[in-house]
Order: sequence, then C-alpha cells, then structure tokens
Amino acid sequence: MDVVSPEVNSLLPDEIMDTEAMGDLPHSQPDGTTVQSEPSDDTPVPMETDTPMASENLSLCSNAISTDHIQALATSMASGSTLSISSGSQLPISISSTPASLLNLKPAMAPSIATTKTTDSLTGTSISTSGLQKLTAPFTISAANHQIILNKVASEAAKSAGTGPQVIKQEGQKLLVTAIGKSGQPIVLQLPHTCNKPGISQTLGDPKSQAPQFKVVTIGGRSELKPVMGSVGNHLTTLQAQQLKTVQIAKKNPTSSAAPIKFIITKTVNSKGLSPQTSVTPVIAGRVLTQNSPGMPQRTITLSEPHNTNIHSITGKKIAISPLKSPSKVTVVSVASPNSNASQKSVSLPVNVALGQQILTVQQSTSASPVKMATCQNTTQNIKSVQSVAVGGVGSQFKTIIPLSTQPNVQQIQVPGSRFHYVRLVTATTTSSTGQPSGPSTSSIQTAKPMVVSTGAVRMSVPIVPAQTIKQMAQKPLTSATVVTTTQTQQRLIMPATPLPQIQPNFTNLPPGTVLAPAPGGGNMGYAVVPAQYVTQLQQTPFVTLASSSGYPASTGIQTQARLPLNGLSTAESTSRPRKPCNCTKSQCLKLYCDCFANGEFCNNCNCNNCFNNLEHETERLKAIKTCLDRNPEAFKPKIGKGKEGESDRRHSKGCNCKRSGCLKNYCECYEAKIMCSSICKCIGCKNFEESPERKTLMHLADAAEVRVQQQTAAKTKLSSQISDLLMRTTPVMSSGSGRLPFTFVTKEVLEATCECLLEQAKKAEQNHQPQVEAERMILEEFGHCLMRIISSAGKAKVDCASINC
DNA sequence: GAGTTTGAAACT
DNA sequence: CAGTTTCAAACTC
Repeated sequence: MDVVSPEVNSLLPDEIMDTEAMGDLPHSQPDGTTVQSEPSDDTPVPMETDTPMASENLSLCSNAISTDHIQALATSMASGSTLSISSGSQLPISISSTPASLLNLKPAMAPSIATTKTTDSLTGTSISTSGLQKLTAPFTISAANHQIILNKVASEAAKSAGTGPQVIKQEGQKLLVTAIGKSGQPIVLQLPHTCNKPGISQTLGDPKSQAPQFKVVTIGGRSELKPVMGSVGNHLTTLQAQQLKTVQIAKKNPTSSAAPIKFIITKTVNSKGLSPQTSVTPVIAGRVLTQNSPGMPQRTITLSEPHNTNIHSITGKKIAISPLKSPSKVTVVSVASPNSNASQKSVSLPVNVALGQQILTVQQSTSASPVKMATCQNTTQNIKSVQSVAVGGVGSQFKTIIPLSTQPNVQQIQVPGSRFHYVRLVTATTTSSTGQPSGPSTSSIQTAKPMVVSTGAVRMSVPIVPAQTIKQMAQKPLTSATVVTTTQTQQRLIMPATPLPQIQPNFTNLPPGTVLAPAPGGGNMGYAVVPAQYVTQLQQTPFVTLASSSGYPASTGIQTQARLPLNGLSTAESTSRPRKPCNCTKSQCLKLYCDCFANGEFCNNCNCNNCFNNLEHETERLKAIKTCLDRNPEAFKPKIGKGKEGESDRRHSKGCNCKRSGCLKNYCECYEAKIMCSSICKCIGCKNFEESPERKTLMHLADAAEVRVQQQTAAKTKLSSQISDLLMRTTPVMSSGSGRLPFTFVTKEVLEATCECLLEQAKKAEQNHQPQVEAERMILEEFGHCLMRIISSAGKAKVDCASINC
C-alpha cells in the first residue's frame, strides 16, 4: 500500500527516474505557456543499456513493461499553472495552460517516433508530445472549461454540450479530466461511476470493482497529470494488464487552505502472468490516511501509476546517468540546478516505484516559481508535520520522499574540504514504516536531528546540497517530510551536483548511476541520483557518526571508501571481503587501472600516490568517471555477470585476451574471478576450461593450499589460545601454591638474603685481596648457588603442598 | 623488495 | 577496429 502525504506530493521534485529505463529527458519550457516533453538535447546522458531505450521513449519506465503501463496523474493548479500529462511509459506530455485556453492534444496515432506540437490559436499555449506511441486516442484538454478530455468523441460531445464534465467511456468506464482554473479547483481525471462534478476532486470508486482504470491525482497548487495512456481504438489495454495499487493520502488543500484533499495513488502493479490484453485487473486498494480536519470536506485525489514505470520528467531538466548495476534503491538528494528559471511550473509527481527499487525523494526548495511559492506557503501554514510514509508496492515496494531542503527538518552535515552537506539516511530493512502524519520518528527531523528513516542496519550519509546553496535552501518554508522505508538492499543516492560548476553543463560526468533532476518549478535546486555505494564514503567521514553494520573499518580520513558490487559479487559479498589497497602512482586513481576507481570505490588506506579518488577531488573524479563512461558506458558495470541462458551462471562480460598465461594465472580476469573462460574470450592457449587437466591440477593445488592455510590458521589460533592460557596460569597471583613457579618464590626477603650472600662474597674477595676478575667470579658463583637454592626450595614447596593436598 | 611478466586500459 | 603504449597487478627471484 502506498501512502504519500499530500504536502509531499505538492513538493515532490519533478520526478525520480529509473535510469535503467530512462530515455531522453524531457524539458519544460520556462515561459509557463509552452511546455514540451521533447527529449533533452543538451544533456546526452549515458544510460545503462541493459534494455536499450528507443529514442522516442521519454518515459522512465522499464522497457520490459513499458507498454503495459498506464499512469495518470493530475495535479490541481492555480491560475496559469501547468498541467503535465505523461503517458505511462511512452509519452510524457506537459501542458501549460492559461485560463480560458483550450488545448487540443492530439498525440500521434502511429507507434512510430513522433513529436507532436499543438499550439492553441487563442492563447498560444502549446502542447508538445514526443514519441507518442501508446496514447493513440486523441483527447482534448480544455483549460477554458477546466477540463481535459481524453477522448475525442467525448470531447466533441462535450463541446456540443457546452460546459460540464468531459467523460470518456472506456468499456464501461468514464474518464473525466477536469482542469483547474482560476477558481483553484483541481483537475480531475476520474474514472466513472462516481459523481463527476467539475472542479471537485472526488474519491474514486472501489478500485477493485473496476478493472482497467484511469486515476487522477489532484494536488493543490500545482498541476500535474501523470502519464495518460490510451491504446489504439481507445482501449486501455495496457492498463488492463496491470494491477492497480491505490494509495490514498490526505492533504489540506493548499489553494483553499481549508478543505483537505484526500489523495489516492493508484499504482499499477505489473503482473508478469498477465498479458497486455488481459482484462483482469486486480486492484490493491489503498488505505486512506488523512489529515483532514474534523468537519472539513474531503477531496480525493487518485494517482494511477504503473508499478514498474519510472517517473517521467515532464518538465524541467532531468539528467540521467546510467546506473552501474541497477540499484534497487534510489536515494535522492537535492542539488542545485544551474537553471533557476522562475517560470518553470510544471511538475511531475515522482510516484514512481519501479519494480525492485526504492525511491527516496528529497524535496528541494523552489521559491522561484510563483505557483510553487503559493503552494509552499500554504503548505507551510497548514502542514508542518513530517511524515513517515510507507509506499508499499507489491510486497517490498516503497517510495521514500524526504524533503531535505527544509532546514528545521534535516540535519545538515558539513564535511570539511567538501562542498557538500550531508544528511543522514538509513536503509530500512523492514517494511515497518507507517503513514503516521507525525510521530516520534519524524519529530527528530523537525528538531534538526539526523534524518533517520528507520533503524535499519545501514546508515548512510548523503550530501544533500552544496554548502553554497544553503541560503537558497533557507528560503524555503517547507517543513514537511515523508519518509518511506524499504526492504531493498541496494540504493542510489542523490548527490549534489552544483559544487561542480565546471562540469555541470554536462551532468554525465557524475558517478555512474547518477540521475539528476531539476527542482520542481525551475528552482535552482535539482537532484542527482547516484548509486548509494558511492555515498558510503560519506558515512565514514569523521563528521558523520554512523551505526553501520556493514563492517567497514573505521576510517579517520576523508579518503574513505565506497563500494559498488565487485565483479560478480554482491555488495554484501564485496563488503565482507577486504579490498586490496591499490598502488597506483601515475593514474591518480582516476582510471580504470585503479581497482578502487574501477569498482566505484574511493581509495581508502591505499598505497597510491597523488590520489584523486577521494572526496577532496570530487570534481576531477567525476570528470574521470564521465570520461570512462564516455569511452565505455558499461565501464563500471561488473565484469562478471550472468551469462546467457544455458550457460554457466557467471562469466566475464567481455572475455579475456590472455596470450601467455594460459588463463591460469591471476593475470586472467576470468581465472581471477574463478570462472571458466567462455566463448567470448579471445585468449590464446587457454587452459581455463572445464576439462583442462592443468586447470584441475591448479584447482587441486589451490584447494590444498587453502586447506593448509586453514590449518595453519587454526593452529595459530590454538597456539595463541594456549599461550594465553599459559600466561594466565603463570600469573604470580595464584590461589594455589601448587602451580607456582620458582620465580614466584623470589620474595623480598629472599632477594635481600641473596644480596647479602653476594655482598659477603665480595667482602671475602676484598679481604683476600683477590683480583677483580676473581671477585666477580665468586659473586657470580654465589648468585648461582642462590638461584639453585631458590629453585630447590620452590620444588620442595610444590612437593610439600602436593603431599599436603593429598 | 626489486625486477619481470602480464594483460587490461588507454591511446593513436 | 587494430596496433601501440601505459599502467598496475601478478608474479618471480
């Protein structure tokens, strides 16, 4: 079940994207009248290419199910605000409308790459769509009537009928889209059987009773329509193939500041077992958690979200950098965005919870947008609570939304030498988060304590904003936060990008797996998503107290280590294995020669010289990462991965090129990874295959050596234990005299007596005028006699004691 | 520990 | 894409 606080929704960044499925990122025009969803052309972003994206695909959805998603989200907006419509996985559409404007959105009918731009003749408002494939059903958005019609026929009918709700019938279901106007009424994209009064958001009917559904979210103060998809023939077949998950959230209406709004996020859940044409659409009804004031009328907003669909960037710049290993969790930290255009209004609600991924969203201040300003103000006045919200997907799907820019809510940590501020995050290990509007877990955030999402095993410190942007952040009155826990183990964190002005124009030089997203409303704060492993370095900084259970050695310096999954090994595995320190001398640890760098780690306790692989040289490091990614987009991917079906579980992604080692030495990456060479290897004289006798011999030897090592280790352990025991038993303070050794009998008295004996011998020698040498001899002999007597007495005492005990 | 070998990465 | 150079790890002595 997904629960997202409305204030969070209203403050959500444009989106959080799954970079795996993210294609080109749409940009929104800052003029507020024209919003285009065309792919960004200024920020070519290296993408993870596991599932290559079509160039026309603007969605962030995973390709695997991108065609099966329908996502609809509508956000109410004030006058002149922007309405964004984004098709589930194919077409993010942003509409910036002005009052009384009529927008006709006619997406491309053919599934080919297409860009459609419709400009309203009266207002000049234009709608641009790009790459529309799924949304083949023409629909009309009528801002004049505060309505959006997703059905050509219905639109025409509506026009003929004058005003009134625009309804689309979809196999028995109605789809009503009502845009908001000056009245501040929300946009309602609604499914049928409930009353359809324009300008009033309503709770949709029981989603379980409806099969394919469109659900719309109305968010006060801002307008957003999440992907609205249709299929050929105006059939919502893609939605039919999905389950719906509903999340209902309560929110006070920021526009009216009186009537709370109930949000319902309907999340489609991918069902592998269902074909896209499957009509059965189980719905997971969401639980409603409201903050409604007693007596206040409620408004219901419903989000329809493809479960495995990524957030679309409807407006604003979004830069996605390919994730290394498709981390399943994403942590978003606001970053400054170079674009501080104030008129950027269109906002995409990051309702995305990709399959197997966790999204952690950090809301950033965007005071530049007039619309958002109003929204934020209202939100500040009405809602100050911090929410810990569990946005459960199927089983362990969660979304985390954390506004980091709120100063009272987040403890910012400044690392000396770093331009980042950090906030503590915690990787949740359970799904225990609840949708409490406020509670103990959130109070700490409000009191500027470390933002601890949960008491998970791993705590992470995430840079949230560059130090120079603190003032900007302070301008934001946001005081709410939503935190969601997750069961996922891998994370992506969002790191600040602004500290790197020289590379900021091209964000692709951020760590692999990084996703940058602009701040909602065009503020100068954006978001960058990077693999969480990169940020583990931060948790080891001396200024961040961590309770990490990852087993990282304590580090006292900035040059600590972050980890990415090593070749073929999971993060946990790599964590448990101590990494060898590098010895780089010429590469500055910024080339793939350096194992630390190649593994996405910071150098830590290495022997390298002139190392730049640390936070202090983040700029150079990011440049180097970009260079590597430019050269090879998969440079930071694990080299050892799963082979094709039918092949062995693990194999080298590129294969080795050994010539002289026979692939039986650690020079060979295959052999080093303890895997067999495969058909893609280009090695010469390979002996690293299953039947190779040399390999078997080596394996036996290796096994024997390992056994020896284990035995030696065990022997050492045993010996140490024995020595310990011996030391314990030979302690002078023994309770029993039976175990006392001779030296324990050298008491003060014995010592004095011995000295007297030695002095007596010296006197004798002196009286006899013995030479010095003879005197020394006599003294030494007497000393020997004394020792003998002491030993003899000790032995006798042991015997006596033993006899007494008997 | 110094020197050599090796192959991936980087470069041309 | 192929050949060469650079680099750091693996290896040998």
